[in-house]
Amino acid sequence: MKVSREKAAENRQHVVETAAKLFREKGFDGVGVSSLMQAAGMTHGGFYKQFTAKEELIAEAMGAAVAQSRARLAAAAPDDPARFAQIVRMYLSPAHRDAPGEGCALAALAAESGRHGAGLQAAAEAGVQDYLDGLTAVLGDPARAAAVLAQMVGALVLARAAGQGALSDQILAQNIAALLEE
Amino acid sequence: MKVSREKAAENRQHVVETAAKLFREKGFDGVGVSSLMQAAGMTHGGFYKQFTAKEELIAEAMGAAVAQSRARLAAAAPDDPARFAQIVRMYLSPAHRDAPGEGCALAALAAESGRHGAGLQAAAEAGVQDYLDGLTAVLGDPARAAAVLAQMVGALVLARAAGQGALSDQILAQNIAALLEE
DNA sequence: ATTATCTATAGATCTATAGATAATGC
DNA sequence: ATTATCTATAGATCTATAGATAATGC
Repeated sequence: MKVSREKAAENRQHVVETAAKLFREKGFDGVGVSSLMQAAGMTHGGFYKQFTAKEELIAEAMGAAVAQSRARLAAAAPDDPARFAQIVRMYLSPAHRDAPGEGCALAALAAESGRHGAGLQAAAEAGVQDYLDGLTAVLGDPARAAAVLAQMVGALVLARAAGQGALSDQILAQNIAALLEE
Repeated sequence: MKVSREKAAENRQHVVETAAKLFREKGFDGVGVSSLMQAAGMTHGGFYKQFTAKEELIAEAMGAAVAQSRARLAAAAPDDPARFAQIVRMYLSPAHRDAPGEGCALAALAAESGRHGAGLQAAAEAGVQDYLDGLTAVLGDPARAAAVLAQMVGALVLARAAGQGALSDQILAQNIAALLEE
């Protein structure tokens, strides 16, 4: 049942990416090691050969979720002169609201990041800084980036909390309008 | 060991308020029925005479946390002509960031509200509407209230995710400035 | 007689470990 | 020989229930 060193590293990465998705959907405490490994196609005993503890995976999965969701935003409309508007419309779309597993790691997990170990806290802080750097590159103003990121993350969190009906749609639309009229 | 009907209702309310605090600090999945009842000064067996299941408490505690944190904001500087500025400074203060158990229910719990039952979902949606109504009364403009609430909640979530150091303080300060300069 | 609370426990689930298995890599 | 994975299980914790206890409220 042993696999090559290369395949083992691949398997480990697959566990991290599976966790990055499931944690965003169900929270860090909502996914057990056993069901996670089953979702990744392995038995849960093997987990502890790859990670010292669940906390280690939590920190790594947070980093992977940030990297993946930031890369998706960074790939949006790279040469469009109205790039910022495209980013805002994508971020505050009903599609993003309804697919947290593939979406922004900050909106899904930032509120939980103070409730676990130092590794997660560090990954979350680095993730916030990464998002701020990315937005500053688009907007040219770090202070404006901090305000815009806060509004985008907050609007998505509120829209998810408001369900998927009229109130939720309205929160998305009002925030898109406010962000683009300035 | 029995108590009066009145005292029993008081005990039940005390459990809800203890939960409203602990859930904001540790998340819905971070507090067990046993440790919760111990924190409330009772044994965990008694819980199921007061609630049909943990899910029922979760929904009620979310409602209580919203009511409490909204009331605290509503009591701020009621007759001050610069009332909005006072609210923003209080909401985005390091003190609020560092005391989630007594703070805004949306910043602490909204991101988790889609991960539990229909009762929590309904309480979260009502909580968002309550906050929007309260801010609309201050600002006079519902669309502006939606944008301002999103920015306030997002800034607090990001500041908590960024730890309690310079980056976190900067996020708070930059968002206060952006909210008050408009 | 009713019922709020407590003690004790059932049954499920969670994190983590021990030891067996079998293929890789020197 | 090393090691990636699997099977099996230990020990802790979690939600929920059953039955006993004792004070309330008719």
